[in-house]
Amino acid sequence: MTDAPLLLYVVKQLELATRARLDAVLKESGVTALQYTALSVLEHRPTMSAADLARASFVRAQSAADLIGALERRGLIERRIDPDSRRRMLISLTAEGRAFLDTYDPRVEELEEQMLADLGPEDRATFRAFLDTARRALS
Amino acid sequence: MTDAPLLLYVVKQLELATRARLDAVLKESGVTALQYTALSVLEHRPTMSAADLARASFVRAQSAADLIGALERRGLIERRIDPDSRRRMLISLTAEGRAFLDTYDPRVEELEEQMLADLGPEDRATFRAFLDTARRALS
DNA sequence: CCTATATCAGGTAAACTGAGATGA
DNA sequence: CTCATCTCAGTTAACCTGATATAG
Repeated sequence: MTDAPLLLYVVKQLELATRARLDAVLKESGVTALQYTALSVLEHRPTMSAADLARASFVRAQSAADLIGALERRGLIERRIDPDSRRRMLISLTAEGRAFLDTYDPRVEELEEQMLADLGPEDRATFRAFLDTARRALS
Repeated sequence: MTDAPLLLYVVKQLELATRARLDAVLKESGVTALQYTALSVLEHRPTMSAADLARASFVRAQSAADLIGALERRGLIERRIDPDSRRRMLISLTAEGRAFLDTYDPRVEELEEQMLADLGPEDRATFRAFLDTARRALS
């Protein structure tokens, strides 16, 4: 009854809080928090397939396809056939997609800063290491 | 390009990983990961209203009502009018709801243990403190 | 009168399952 | 032949907005 809640649950709470804030930042753009995170992934890993994105996000390929379709219709990403394997479609940011990130990345970084306001540089690095360790342990 | 990803994003990744695992554990029961977390909240805070749950979860009252309705139809929770305020409906676990948690809590704790396998007791406490600090900073 | 709570109606994003086509 | 990838179709859970009734 008075036990501390499972860390599983605390993680979920923090994710809910960040998503609510991210939705507020992105609301005017019409891009959802999930779509934005997908764009961010592409910013760091410029060429990946829908299947790669699905694996990175722990969802089915079909779910990832929904997301990619929405971003493609919006003109933020484009797909082309992988020259090395004609069954794969490589996803990349369009100029419009990069411009979108140029606009919103600073606002999202402000949100990140707010989340971490009470933690110093060393704590932040430790926090990141814990999150990575936990994620790897579940893979 | 080679920057470390935002912690916002790493948190989301960890939450996605835990949800995928939790869904797998709960699949046979027909209860979703989100519904399970709501039951867990009730285990620790036995009397709360739909509005309380919505606030704790950073969602609108209507979204919380969807969740509560599903759990009520399943017979895992019940609602009664708050004797102190006739407009509030207090939610509580039924005997069936408690039995459900008795069955699944150990399996979920196994999952928690797997997630934290590489962290010692001190690290776990620090991890929890970081998560709480970040969550509070966003409130 | 104002606010908080609950509820109803309707809409969307985002996951799921299942089935099928195709290239490596 | 098998496996990975992509695609199509349909379903569900879980959010959202907006409007309404009512109790404190």
